[in-house]
Amino acid sequence: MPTRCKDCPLHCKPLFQPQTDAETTFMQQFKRGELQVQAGTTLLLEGAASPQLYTVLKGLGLRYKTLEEGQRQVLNFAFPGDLLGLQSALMGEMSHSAVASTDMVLCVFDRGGLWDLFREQPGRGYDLTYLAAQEEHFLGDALATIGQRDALERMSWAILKLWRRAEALEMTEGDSVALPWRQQDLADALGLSLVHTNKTLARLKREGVITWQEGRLRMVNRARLAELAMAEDGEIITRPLF
Amino acid sequence: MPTRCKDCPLHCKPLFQPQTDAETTFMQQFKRGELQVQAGTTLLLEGAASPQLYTVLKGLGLRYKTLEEGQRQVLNFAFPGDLLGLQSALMGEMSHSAVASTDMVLCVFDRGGLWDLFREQPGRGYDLTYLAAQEEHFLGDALATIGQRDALERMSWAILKLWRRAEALEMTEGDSVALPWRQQDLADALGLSLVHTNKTLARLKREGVITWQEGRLRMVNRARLAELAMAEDGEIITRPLF
DNA sequence: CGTCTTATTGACATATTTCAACAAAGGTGG
DNA sequence: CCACCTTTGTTGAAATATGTCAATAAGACG
Repeated sequence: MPTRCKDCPLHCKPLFQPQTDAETTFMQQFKRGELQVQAGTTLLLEGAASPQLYTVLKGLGLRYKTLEEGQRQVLNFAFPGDLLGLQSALMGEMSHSAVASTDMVLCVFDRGGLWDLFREQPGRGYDLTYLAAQEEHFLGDALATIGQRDALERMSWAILKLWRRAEALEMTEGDSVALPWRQQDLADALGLSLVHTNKTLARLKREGVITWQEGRLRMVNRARLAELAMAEDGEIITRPLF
Repeated sequence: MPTRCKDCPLHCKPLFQPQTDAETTFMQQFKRGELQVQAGTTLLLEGAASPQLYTVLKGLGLRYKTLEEGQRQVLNFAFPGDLLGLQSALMGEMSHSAVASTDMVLCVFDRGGLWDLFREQPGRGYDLTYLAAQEEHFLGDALATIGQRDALERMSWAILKLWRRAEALEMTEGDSVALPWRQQDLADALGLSLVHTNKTLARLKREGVITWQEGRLRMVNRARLAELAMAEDGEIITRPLF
């Protein structure tokens, strides 16, 4: 039996803004069901018109674009609470693909109901715009990092982003967190070769900043990581949960 | 005297979707006035809470982020019809800056009215989300290009994007268009050094693909450029004009 | 026991950056 | 009108970060 929106396990996480009862009720009737998928499943395909809009309920994934010559650019990593498929819902087709990196559970919404949502729940429409703008913000940061910084700085930035995200979702256990991604995923996210990614990661370990073994990232010297990442490491900015 | 929305010179351009009379009327009363600025003027500043939302009416600009060590990443180039300041309106502060590259005229909207807009004109709210999602789409493409491709391909991609944009706004004259940006702007957009940008541009000229002198870009071999850019060069995708 | 995936490491190749110098154009003040 | 300065573009040579190639190791799995 699917999770009811009022029992959603994500609301209580520090990452999300509170929701009114009216909103939760509306989301409940807007929700079509739940989708359970295995690790490795393609959730969305670039160019395809996905009929559905998803919110990640459990598990981790990633979004990527594939270029003509087979290269892959990872755009970002998908965590619980992330919305997938908004572009398709709005523009008719996806500009990127998405894949499950672990087993996942997704809330399914019908894209056809989007128009009603804007009409009947302007606050929810506003929130959708907010989420799109926040994604734009993130991609701008990523672009600046990849366009302007060297491998060690890029890697530190990405790891700090992952860590802070996991922390805001209470997925961390002490100074470590389980993450399913391979070095190849990191390499494709950072615009680096696999070999250079490995060597850069090795350097971060050697210098006592982090460790990352058997799918578990461990924060050894967070201050140093933040310094290398040149990113703020202060309060989490909350966002609406859709 | 400011341009009235129903006389807006942009509606007739092929880039934009038609607007209903009701929408135009609403935008007219939502519009606060017009801002005229000289080339070089900073329109928005990263981190600042701009009280206003702008639409470019005339002229060209660019959006950028500045990193700690003074490096600059150009996120994109602003053309007529582009919305500036949405992030600040939604999230309280800008994640990037914007500057006028030529003299510009901007329509000014009050960010405080945004909430009313979502309530009273759900279609306009939907359009705002669409625009934010489209910007996200663009940044994803840019990230993939900069992360995965070499200098010649990046440059070709950027030039084709600029050309197609100008074309959709009927700014081109035959096979050429006037563009105000310097090689340094291109370099900062593509994540390349100024020197390498210059040499890459020289190569495109030498091979008879384009010329770019005295602020005027000329398309010499568009098919070849599109091939290098590995980007679609078909129909323009229209978007709402805000 | 093979086969696959992932991680690791060294040697070498190369794209891009950095440094440095110069040229052309425009503005400004004497 | 001329000297001077700033901005922008151009070019060559040297330095370096990153990519590519190749080989090995370790674990998972049938």
